[in-house]
Amino acid sequence: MGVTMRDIALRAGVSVSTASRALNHKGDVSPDARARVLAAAHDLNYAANAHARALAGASSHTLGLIFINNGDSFFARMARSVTDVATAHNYSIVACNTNENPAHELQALQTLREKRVDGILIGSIASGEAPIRRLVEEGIPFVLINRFLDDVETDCVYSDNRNGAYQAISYLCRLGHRRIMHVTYPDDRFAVRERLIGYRRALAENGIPYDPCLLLRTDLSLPSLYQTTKDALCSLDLRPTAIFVYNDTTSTAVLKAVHDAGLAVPHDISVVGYDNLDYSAFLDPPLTTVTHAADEIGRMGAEILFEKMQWPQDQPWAIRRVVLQPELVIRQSSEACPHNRANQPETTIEHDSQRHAA
Amino acid sequence: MGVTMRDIALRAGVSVSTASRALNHKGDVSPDARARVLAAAHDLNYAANAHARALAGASSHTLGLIFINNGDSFFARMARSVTDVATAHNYSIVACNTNENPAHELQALQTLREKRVDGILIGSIASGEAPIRRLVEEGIPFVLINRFLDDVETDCVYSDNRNGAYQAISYLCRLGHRRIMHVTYPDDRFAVRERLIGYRRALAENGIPYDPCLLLRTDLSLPSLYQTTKDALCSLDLRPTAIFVYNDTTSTAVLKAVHDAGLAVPHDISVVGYDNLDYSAFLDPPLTTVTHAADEIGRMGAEILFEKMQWPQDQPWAIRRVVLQPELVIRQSSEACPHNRANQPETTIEHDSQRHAA
DNA sequence: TTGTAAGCGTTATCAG
DNA sequence: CTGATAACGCTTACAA
Repeated sequence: MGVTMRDIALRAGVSVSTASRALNHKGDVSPDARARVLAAAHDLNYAANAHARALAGASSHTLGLIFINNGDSFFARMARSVTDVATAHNYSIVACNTNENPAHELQALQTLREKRVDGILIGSIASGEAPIRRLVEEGIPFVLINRFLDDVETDCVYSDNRNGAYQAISYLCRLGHRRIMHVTYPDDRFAVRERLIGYRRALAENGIPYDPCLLLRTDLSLPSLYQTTKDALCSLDLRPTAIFVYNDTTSTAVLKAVHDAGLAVPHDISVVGYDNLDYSAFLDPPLTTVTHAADEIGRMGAEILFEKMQWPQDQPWAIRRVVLQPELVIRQSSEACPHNRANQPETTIEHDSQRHAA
Repeated sequence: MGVTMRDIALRAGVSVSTASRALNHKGDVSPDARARVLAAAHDLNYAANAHARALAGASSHTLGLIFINNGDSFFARMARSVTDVATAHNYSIVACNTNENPAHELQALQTLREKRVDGILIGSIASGEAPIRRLVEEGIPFVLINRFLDDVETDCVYSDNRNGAYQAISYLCRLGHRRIMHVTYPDDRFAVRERLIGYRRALAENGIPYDPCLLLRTDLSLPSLYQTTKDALCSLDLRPTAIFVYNDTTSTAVLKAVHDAGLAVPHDISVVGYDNLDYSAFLDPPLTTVTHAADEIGRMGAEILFEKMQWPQDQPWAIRRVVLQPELVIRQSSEACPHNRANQPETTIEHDSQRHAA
């Protein structure tokens, strides 16, 4: 069952090869024959068998996409821009999810090899460098998105999480804050590690010793993050005057935790998030945060991958390493440290409340 | 290039058919031969060619997934649960995005036909019923997720948006509200139409005439939604006492609009959202909203699809139509209508602030 | 410009 | 239990 090229060749009164040429706009086919073939294909509601096509030598016209969590809104936005670029190139996407599980990741890689995808966008590295190196050996084009590897020279597109965190903390230091809490997740997340590095570097540069008590690790649910933060605020003998939160979503819980601990943002405690989500400008107070473009990462990753796939085999390909710089967006959730307010006039700080509400 | 089954058969000293049987755990193969084949496959880092496999008669082990916007967080969560179910069945997902564009949708459908996917999960109907009917004719199993068609009997899993809106509005009416604004999007979104139906039905049942002035349509960006809402609140001669917003994300902008119009939530205006996102319980004030499970829709849709795909051809398949009922989650963003506060003691209303902050 | 024929890498049927 | 051998539906030399 299923209509094949034979059927349409028969109906059009031509051979299979002519039909193939006509359908693929390849080679010379008389306008007349082409018209008959196209008509037949249309009449029969023909859908070329992609498997046969790929097997016979054509490319699979498919990209693999591997994410640690395609349900996450940041990854979803990357997925979307990747999909858009792929669609524009007439490619389709095989989407895999690893849940940061090394076994799933290896399985995904194997599936994509079996499907003979033309290239892979990798947004998950749970099993270390080995699988990546194998990809290089096998000559399967790929681009790392939203992450990079220190010890493997690969194409990658990512946002500089270290610098984003660094900017946030430096800004808080300029406001006079010295006790800056960091509310974040366990270390197995790539971005968690990176932002922590930026956090510590900025502290160091400002002569602030790193205090492990101010590093709050929680699991990935808002309720427990809320509770952990509130408990910490109530129990610490030396309260922080600022909190740098892993991202904007979790900042909502932190804002409420501060509030419910009887403190005011930003008067008692400044809060800075990360991601600059759509709604962050509309929180109460509007959230100071770090902006970095998920769409850009996805789009550029996909575009570089296509470039690489189309690169002539005999030409040397120069590794592309794109680092997008995040930007601090200052809103009303942060202000000068209460202890220094006299020394540090608020007017030195540019506010940006209307940037997204205009 | 690429190691084939021939290579591993050669290395294992067996025929290709024996190799195939060993690799697929099909038919009887001597333990000895199987071991040699498996070892060879491992040594050579073999990846079976999925295209050859599909062409030779095996299924493609692939599902199609069509969404209007895979960057949207609600769809992303559906995608995730779909992916998880598929992975558990050892299936992979070809993800398509239509942007509600009929042409893209038809293209996606065609691509999936060409790829000979075993089934399709459809979360986009922009081109009407015709393509769906064709799918039925062609015998390609599919399940509609997050939507349904009135005039075609198809399997589908969706959340009852009408009822969700109905519950929200009925609740507001019980609180004495009679001027209830609905802030929403243009009508081309399926869920927009459905929720509007529920809104109007609840008004009608409570003897409240539908007032077009209270229906606010905006585009999909938060800043313009914010502005539109604020302008409306400032210009309407008869202000609403409650606002039912299309979803929680947009509710953030509405909360700020109310606030910036010099009004208080819920004292002057009650606000009710839709979706019950993670952070909705942490907004200020915590948002009354309607909860409906994206994960459930995705999971059940995928499971029904697998059931259908495995259904014996000769047995009749009874259409499955799963309607998930949303639930109202009452928090602090809503309270009795200011005009009736004397008649309607607040104590009759159950609050649920801790439900997600516990 | 067109047709013939040889693969592509599997699976499946059928003898041995 | 094993091995030829014929599909599967298409692309692509090559020949006409």
